Amino acid sequence: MTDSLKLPRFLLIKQTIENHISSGSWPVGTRVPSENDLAASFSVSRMTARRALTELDKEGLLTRTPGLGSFVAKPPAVIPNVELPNVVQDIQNIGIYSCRILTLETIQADMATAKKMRVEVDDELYKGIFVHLDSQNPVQFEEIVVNAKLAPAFVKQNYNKVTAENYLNWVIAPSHTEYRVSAVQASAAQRRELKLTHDGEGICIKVTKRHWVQKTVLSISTLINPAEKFHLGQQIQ
Amino acid sequence: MTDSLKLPRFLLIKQTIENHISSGSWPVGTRVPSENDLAASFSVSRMTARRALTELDKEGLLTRTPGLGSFVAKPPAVIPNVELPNVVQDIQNIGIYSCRILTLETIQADMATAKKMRVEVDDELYKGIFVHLDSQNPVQFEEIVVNAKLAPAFVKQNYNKVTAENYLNWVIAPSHTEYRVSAVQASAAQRRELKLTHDGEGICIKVTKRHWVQKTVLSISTLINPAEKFHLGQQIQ
DNA sequence: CTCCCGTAATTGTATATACAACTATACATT
DNA sequence: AATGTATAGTTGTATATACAATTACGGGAG
Repeated sequence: MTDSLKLPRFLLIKQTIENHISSGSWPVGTRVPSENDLAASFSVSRMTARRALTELDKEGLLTRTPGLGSFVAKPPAVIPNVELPNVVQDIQNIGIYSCRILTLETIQADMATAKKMRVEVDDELYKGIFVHLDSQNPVQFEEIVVNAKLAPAFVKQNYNKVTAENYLNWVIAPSHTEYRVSAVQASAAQRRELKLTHDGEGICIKVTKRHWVQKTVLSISTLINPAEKFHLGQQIQ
Repeated sequence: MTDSLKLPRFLLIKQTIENHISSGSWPVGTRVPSENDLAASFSVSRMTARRALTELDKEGLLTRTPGLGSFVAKPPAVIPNVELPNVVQDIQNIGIYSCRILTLETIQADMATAKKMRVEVDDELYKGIFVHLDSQNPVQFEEIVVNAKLAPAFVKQNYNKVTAENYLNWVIAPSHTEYRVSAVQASAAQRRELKLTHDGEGICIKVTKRHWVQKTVLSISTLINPAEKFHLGQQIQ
């Protein structure tokens, strides 16, 4: 016997339709049987057939319009997007992580920073500068500015095992994050800290993130990654 | 009067719950009223209250377990991913696009290329090198290698308005694409073509894509973008 | 021929009901 | 004290029904 005895009927209907679509026998634009048709052919009530169709609609496989019927939907265009790697987490998984704290202090917002952080000038902020190392080799330079009101305990935290950014994600989950990825030449200080001594080295990928909590800015962090050791997406070989 | 007369009741219930969640008055883990509770307090049938809860469940705002109840769900970890901009399309939308063809020829696969393209050595490939311009200003350097068997008409195409990549997307929709984003120093030829004459210029973001059609490689394209004009994600200001 | 209207078909909203499956708790038995 | 049982509450599945809103189509009036 099949497992049809335990399989809910609306799921059986869904799978039947999904199979017709994925096999190509119902190409895009095909009209699928109406709720009443399905109810009759599967010997279920209209509400059960309806559930199969509405769920397939919400999943994007069908488009339903009153008076017309249900139709196989055009699959969405593939949006090429790339995941941002979490360098520190990668090290903690497969390497030996440590962290050098260059700066961890309270500052007052200057005009440019106040604007980006959406606070008033002279408002209290925390500033941290870190170098993340894998087996004593520096791999990432991090600079972070935090809204002091939202994370009062920020400067008292121990950052040997937890990143500043991860600490904030734990304490205050950001509701939204903006990203910007660009390429820059490392500054003198960054070159020194990242040990980019050779000529020709120094090209870095800069990742800037602004974390929001509702309508206020929690933090802005800037990550500087030497291009030799850092990339987005898979290796192509 | 409000618009409550036209607003479906299940939507009213949904919005009420959403407001409790987004305002913070029902934090993560809070148990929300049961189907019967909602049915009673909103004077609707259980099925209507149920619809509100099940939809919020599928949208990820609630977690429902039989016998226990419905609870405010933990918001999903934000997956930091960035869209790859389509430079040519952006120019065509808001600028004046043109294209210089540096190379457009048939070649035979050498060992390294054959490996990446998943073809045999000496198999026929097409190679194209383009410079994309906005108002005569070069903004992107493109190099593409195409499997000749899959796109025999590739070299005969006119690439003044359509990118090589877009042409391939039209003729043969790739089923899967791999990406890699890194930062490099432009080569001498690239500096010349992109008019990166000043000292200090020359840092570029390199985007490599490999398009697959089922189990065969359709093309590998490499885009070189001057960092000054190119970034991923939004501007943060 | 054109416009208007009725009708059938389809999806959307809503109710009332029934039973199944699962969970935690309280209570009774051993 | 540990175990088993009954029960109430919750979500999951399913049915039968009613009416509303939208669409296409056909037929009749002008």
